Amino acid sequence: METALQQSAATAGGGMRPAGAATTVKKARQELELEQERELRFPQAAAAADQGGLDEELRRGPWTVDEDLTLINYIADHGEGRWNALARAAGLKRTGKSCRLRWLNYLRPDVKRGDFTADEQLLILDLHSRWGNRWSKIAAHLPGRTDNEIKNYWRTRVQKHAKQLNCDVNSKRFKDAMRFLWMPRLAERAATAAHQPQPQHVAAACNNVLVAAAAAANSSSCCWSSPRSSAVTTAACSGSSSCSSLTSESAHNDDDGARPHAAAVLAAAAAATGDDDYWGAVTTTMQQNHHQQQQQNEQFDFWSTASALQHLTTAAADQDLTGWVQGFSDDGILSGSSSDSLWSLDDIWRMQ
DNA sequence: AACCGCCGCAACCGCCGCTGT
DNA sequence: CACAGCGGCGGTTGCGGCGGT
Repeated sequence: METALQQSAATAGGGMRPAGAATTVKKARQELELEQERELRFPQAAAAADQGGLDEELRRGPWTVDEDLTLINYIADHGEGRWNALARAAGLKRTGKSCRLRWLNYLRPDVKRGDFTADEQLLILDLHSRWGNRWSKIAAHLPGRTDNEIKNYWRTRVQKHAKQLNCDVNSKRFKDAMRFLWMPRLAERAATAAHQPQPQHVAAACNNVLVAAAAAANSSSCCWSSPRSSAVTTAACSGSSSCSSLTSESAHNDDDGARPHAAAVLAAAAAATGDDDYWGAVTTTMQQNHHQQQQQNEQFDFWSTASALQHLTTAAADQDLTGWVQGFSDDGILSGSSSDSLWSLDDIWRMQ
């Protein structure tokens, strides 16, 4: 096994080798230590794993370090693709699918591990509200994150919150809860965490969150519609760069016709350009608006607006949530003081 | 310390669409 | 055009770790 590592390390220096292979070798070396520890602790399991090489049966279940190294070395030398052929050529007793999955979700050098940041969570929530369970599409906008990881995040964290609120994750009520409470708070959390200029895609997502929250608050279909919602929208539109590009056409589309509909502009942009180009459209819109803002010598402070809107949306939402959360036990909601806990004690008291 | 239940994650499964023959 | 093989995607499952009792 060490031979494989040495070979891998030796070839890392030159030749046609995918970028980041050296990092992968380092990771594999760390895993080797873990594997050796496992072998000491579970000698029978290790022996069973070795048995896999004796027959021609396809192996299943957890990957061993040997298999990982084999796959890493092979891909380092020959590149990805043709997974079934790759599995055979590399001598792996695995299906091509299994190899592909192992590489993409775990062994790939640029795979980012660890908790999702507030930025990433915000992006996931926003993109999921737009695309649904299109995990791979969502993952494409989170560098280093895999569709599997995002899917797991959604199924564990997000659905857990839905369960806490005693509603279905696909219900309008929970979606509104995300828009009004969770996402603005994530935006605020991201702002305080970073406190610096955000990457464009994150800024676009945050902006979108706030505009959508305002639009939802202003919509008659929103289950939390409230007298304060117009104030929310006003706040969003006065602060949001997207709103400055509102067209008369989108205004006509509004039910009340009194105020341009920010979300409609984004939706129109998405519809006009095709869904895949949504972010391009949003980015372009933001760039244009930023330019306009500069011309007007008005420096738009997105993050302070985010914070201000968060208070407004929370207040608007809280007003109409009376009764909804009644019956929640403190155990269910408040036990988790983890970073991803949704509802504060304050929320509960105000909502009662 | 032992047991139990829950949670998170890695891996598998089945389906679907694409491509080559 | 039909078929087979393959890759990609979303849903599901099983296992290990961890916290509570």
